[in-house]
Amino acid sequence: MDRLLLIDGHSVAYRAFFALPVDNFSTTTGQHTNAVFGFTSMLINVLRDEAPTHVAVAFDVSRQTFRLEQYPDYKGNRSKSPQEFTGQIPLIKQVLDALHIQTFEKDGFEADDIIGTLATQAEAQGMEVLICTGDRDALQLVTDTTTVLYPRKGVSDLARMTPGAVQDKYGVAPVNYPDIAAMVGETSDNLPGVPGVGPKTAAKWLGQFGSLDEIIAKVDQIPGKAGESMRAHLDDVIRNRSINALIRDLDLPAGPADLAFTTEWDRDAIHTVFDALEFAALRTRLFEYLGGGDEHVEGDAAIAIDVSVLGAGQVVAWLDEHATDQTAAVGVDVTGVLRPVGARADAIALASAGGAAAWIDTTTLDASDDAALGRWLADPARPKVLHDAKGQLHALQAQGWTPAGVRADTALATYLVKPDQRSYDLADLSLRYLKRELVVDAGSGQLAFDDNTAGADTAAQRARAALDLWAVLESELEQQESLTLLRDLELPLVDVLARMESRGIGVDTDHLDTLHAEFTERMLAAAQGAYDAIGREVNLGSPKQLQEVLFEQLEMPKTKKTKTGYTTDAEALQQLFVKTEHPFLASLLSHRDVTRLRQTVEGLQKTVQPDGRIHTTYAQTIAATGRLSSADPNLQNIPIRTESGRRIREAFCVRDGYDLLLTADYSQIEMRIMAHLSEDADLIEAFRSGHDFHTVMAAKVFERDPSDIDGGLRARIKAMNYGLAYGLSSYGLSQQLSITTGEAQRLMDDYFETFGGVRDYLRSLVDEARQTGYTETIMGRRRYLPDLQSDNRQRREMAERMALNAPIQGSAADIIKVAMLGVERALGDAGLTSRMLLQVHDELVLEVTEAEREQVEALVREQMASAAELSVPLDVSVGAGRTWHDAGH
DNA sequence: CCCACCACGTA
DNA sequence: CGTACGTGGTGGGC
Repeated sequence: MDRLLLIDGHSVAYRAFFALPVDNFSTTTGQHTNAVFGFTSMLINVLRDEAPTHVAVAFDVSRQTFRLEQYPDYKGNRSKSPQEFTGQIPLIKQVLDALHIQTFEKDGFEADDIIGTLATQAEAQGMEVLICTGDRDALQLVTDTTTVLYPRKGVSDLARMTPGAVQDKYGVAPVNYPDIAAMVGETSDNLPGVPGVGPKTAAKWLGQFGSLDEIIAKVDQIPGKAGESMRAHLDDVIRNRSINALIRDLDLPAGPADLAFTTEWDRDAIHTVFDALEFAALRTRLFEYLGGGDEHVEGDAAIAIDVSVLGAGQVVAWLDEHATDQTAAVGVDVTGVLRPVGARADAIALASAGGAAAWIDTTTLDASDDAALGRWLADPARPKVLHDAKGQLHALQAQGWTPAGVRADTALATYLVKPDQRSYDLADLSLRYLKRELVVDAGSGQLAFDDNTAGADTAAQRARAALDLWAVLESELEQQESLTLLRDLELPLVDVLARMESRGIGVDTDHLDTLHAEFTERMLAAAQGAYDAIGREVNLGSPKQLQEVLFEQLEMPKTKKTKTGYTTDAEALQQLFVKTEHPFLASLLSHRDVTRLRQTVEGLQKTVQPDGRIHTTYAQTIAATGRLSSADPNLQNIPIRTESGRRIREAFCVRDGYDLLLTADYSQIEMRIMAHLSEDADLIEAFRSGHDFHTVMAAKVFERDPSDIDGGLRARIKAMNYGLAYGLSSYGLSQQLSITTGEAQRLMDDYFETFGGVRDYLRSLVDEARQTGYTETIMGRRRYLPDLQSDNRQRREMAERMALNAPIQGSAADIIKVAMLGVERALGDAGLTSRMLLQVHDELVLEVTEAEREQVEALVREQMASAAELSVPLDVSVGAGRTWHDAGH
């Protein structure tokens, strides 16, 4: 049967424009090509996967359409498309020309109308129709033979919107989609919907009344707030419905039958266009999928992975042939369960530098395979490259292997290049750096019929992508002089973190249960107290309901504004309590506190593993400053400030043959870094004096003897000291100390007059970052801050505070990471059984045996203190006890 | 069912 | 109107 593919050119290109970072897609002449690239990439995929016999692409001509005449605000919220985008549309048309794909556009109408018309004609002629667009209005065209391919995210993931899929997603048949849209509204077209009516309500009404016309006719019968709202906005709905109906009978210069698609292209034209766009990899893909090779294409961009699925007895030979070169790394990808507990490696994919790829099902290994693979994995002289190695290390270890020789982790490498990124997904990075798409599901090919090898192709592609990514990233890292940071710090740390995660920390579950019961009781009492005080029950966890109680029922003075109302945070409630002394507030505050504690306990209870321990997972590529983060559960935010909170720390305890928990933390490490980097003589002296730091600092600022510094003066300087590295403002300082901004400003002035070196240093940090574009820690970790150049004051000032903070927080992170490597190595070298369990930014937690206690304490002190050579000593304080609470100091 | 927002714990 | 995180609840509706 004939299949017509219709593409909404603008819509797809626009998606591509925002999905792909413009920085990574431009030609040597400066022409942006991200939209062209994304469009072409998607086009090739669809041509390959859907094999259409006929193809056309429709474009919008201008914004002037009949819809705009009807509704002057139509798409009125859209800012003018950026020039970087519009300039790419002619290039897309060139690509289409070269491929002999016909394009349509018609004055006064949108691409959607052209598509509606062609789809209608094609259906009448018995053709199957595929519509590729990011515009949901096209959903009204869906039938049993017409499918919309809707980009879900980016340009590589298309949702097939069949009648069933539309029904599932929107609860109505495709023909009724515009009815829903008319009621719900369409923000992207600036068509306001009925407030309070979402897709669910709209679908419900359609089900009840049968059609939009019936809903409108019987609108008076609709009950409730939503019904009222609907009546008030009926005109909008009627207008929306008339605007979102697509035209299906335009007069076009060609019909479906004229759009036959063949691969008999003008190859010279394709080369000319792709040369100009510098699309080497994409050209290769195009010829591979459609033309089957082309002698003019350079080979190195072509990645055809031929995976050998290794059966029993074949592993040894493959490794011998492809993985013995000590200078060429092998890409490795492990699939399975990649967690600290219950890990399992189901399969291992290998990609050799020579281009060979293998896939090994771990359950089919015979004894000699297993041994050979284990030897190869454990051999530090067989270099390996992985992406996000830690979880994979857990899996390999669970199979009894002890992997070594990891030369690079491409997730870590990318993190050092762009630490502000939130995710380092391999598929995204592959597209971005290699211009290569990772096919998620290799549904075709010789492997498809064999279920046991499902995923082999995908895994092999990942292994290869990691290997090839490393080649790109290694030179980037070299350029920014961060190779050492990766090789000597982050990479070795992966192993240490994996060990800490699998060790976990012992938990006294009985104690947790006791706390839970106690907190529950206190929570219920506080809730009752709050209800009694206002004479009714509300949800105390709902800021919205609390606002109603506080500001309407009790008519209390308004607090600071938030986006959606007035804050009910603890600080504001406390202030209200001082003003009103209303008992509701006291109960509410105590309810908040104890609910929070109860939640924390509950969260911990849920994560205790069968071994009676909690195993957190450390993230090494999340915090832009270089810190670690901890999740599932987060053990870096266990309460310590309040007495009740500290009792939760009593639940973390020694078990399983150890006698003590030992904590060791750096005191004032950030201020020490500041002293070192600023070279401020007075600050350095304050640390060398060995007396109470904040008191000495206060004595200097206020020009008094330390013995004349009272608690108030000390507190002021302490707040100053802590706030410095955050870019504290006089306003913020005044808030914290409950003083006027004038007083706060004077305090800051006095402080900086005394510590001029600190002031100069902080200024130079921002100045230098503005010039170079990035900040740097003592170990050369960079953070790029483009917003320092922003025209937007808020963004710029935010970036300035980040520029102040990043080198200081980041250097502290560097130092404790060095210390962790040192502690782990020293414990191992000394053959001790005591071991490191947790890191909490400036603190390490270990479990030790009584016999090793002194030795471990000395060793930890030594390693932590010598982790960096600063102009002031790195002071370490140590405590020990049966629980984390007792070990604190 | 997902997402934004609020609130709050740590360094 | 101070940096860096993760978690859990509510409430609204991409």
